[in-house]
Amino acid sequence: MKVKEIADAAGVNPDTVRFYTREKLLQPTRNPDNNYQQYDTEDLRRLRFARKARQLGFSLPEIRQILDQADDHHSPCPMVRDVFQHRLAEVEREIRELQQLRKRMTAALAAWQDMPDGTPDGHTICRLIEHWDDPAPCCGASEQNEE
Amino acid sequence: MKVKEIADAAGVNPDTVRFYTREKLLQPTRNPDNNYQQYDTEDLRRLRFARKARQLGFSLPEIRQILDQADDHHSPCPMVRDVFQHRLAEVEREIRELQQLRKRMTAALAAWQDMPDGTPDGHTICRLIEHWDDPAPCCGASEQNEE
DNA sequence: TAAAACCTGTGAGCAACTCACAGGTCAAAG
DNA sequence: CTTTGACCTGTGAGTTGCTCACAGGTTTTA
Repeated sequence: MKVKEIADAAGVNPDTVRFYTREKLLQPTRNPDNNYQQYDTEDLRRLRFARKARQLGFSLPEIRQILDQADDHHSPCPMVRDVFQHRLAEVEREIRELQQLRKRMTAALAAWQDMPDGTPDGHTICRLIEHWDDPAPCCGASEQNEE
Repeated sequence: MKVKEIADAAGVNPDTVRFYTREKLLQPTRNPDNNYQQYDTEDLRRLRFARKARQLGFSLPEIRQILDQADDHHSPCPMVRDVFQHRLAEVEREIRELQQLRKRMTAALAAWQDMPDGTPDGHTICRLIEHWDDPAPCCGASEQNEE
């Protein structure tokens, strides 16, 4: 298979295939006639696997690790379970953060209902934002930035 | 004020101040003696404003736009409200997506409970992932990538 | 035979910072 | 008075996972 063929077969952008190849997730051979990349069904399997794993939240380094383990005939599954647990926890953290944000946003929006649109006067820029109460980080461990 | 002073006053990294200055969100003058940046209370106000706006989900280009409007003595508030609505909708979309993802992940995790750890056999890499059911995009408008 | 569609590698762009580097400046301590 | 240490300067690179642009080579189609 050539780049576009495998890309179409997996439903991804050809540039993604090239990128994954650069990143050593795929290891095509070469057509000696024209130097084109040649992908086989194993590559297609890896590509599809990688895409599924991405949808599940695995990073490319993690995917490469899994693929390498599989190449060495070790079962990657225990590692998959492990990384997966971590990802799940992180997703849940992200959800909580976004819900916090939404809460702050809707509260701000409600507060803005009955605030007039002021013209900046040298003291304030837009009081909608300036007079908005800080989220007041209740239990964060960090000081000035999170994550 | 010098960089570190205004940074401390706003609770941000000095590099962030330098970055915002590069990005023209802040326009300090120069101390002719030593070529140091000199920030005044107006810059501090802008910096604090920018940070609050960031917490509310505004992007830097949006913030710059707001600040520019304020500089021109137009009330940026209507624009703020408008952009804000869009951001809120997007945050809610992100939350929904992440919740979907979490659902899929917990389902996958449960399904994996009683699947054996297979050693890759040339046909599968890790059936935990390969045999995981696709998210089945129900109502998406895009084809192969979202957003 | 010429245009269209594909291939090649490399480098840049996205967002919003953060960090590293190399060298200049300044305040307090010795 | 000098030395140390903390600060300042600008610029460039790194983060993540692609995506796009470019310039040139190849293959297929009309």
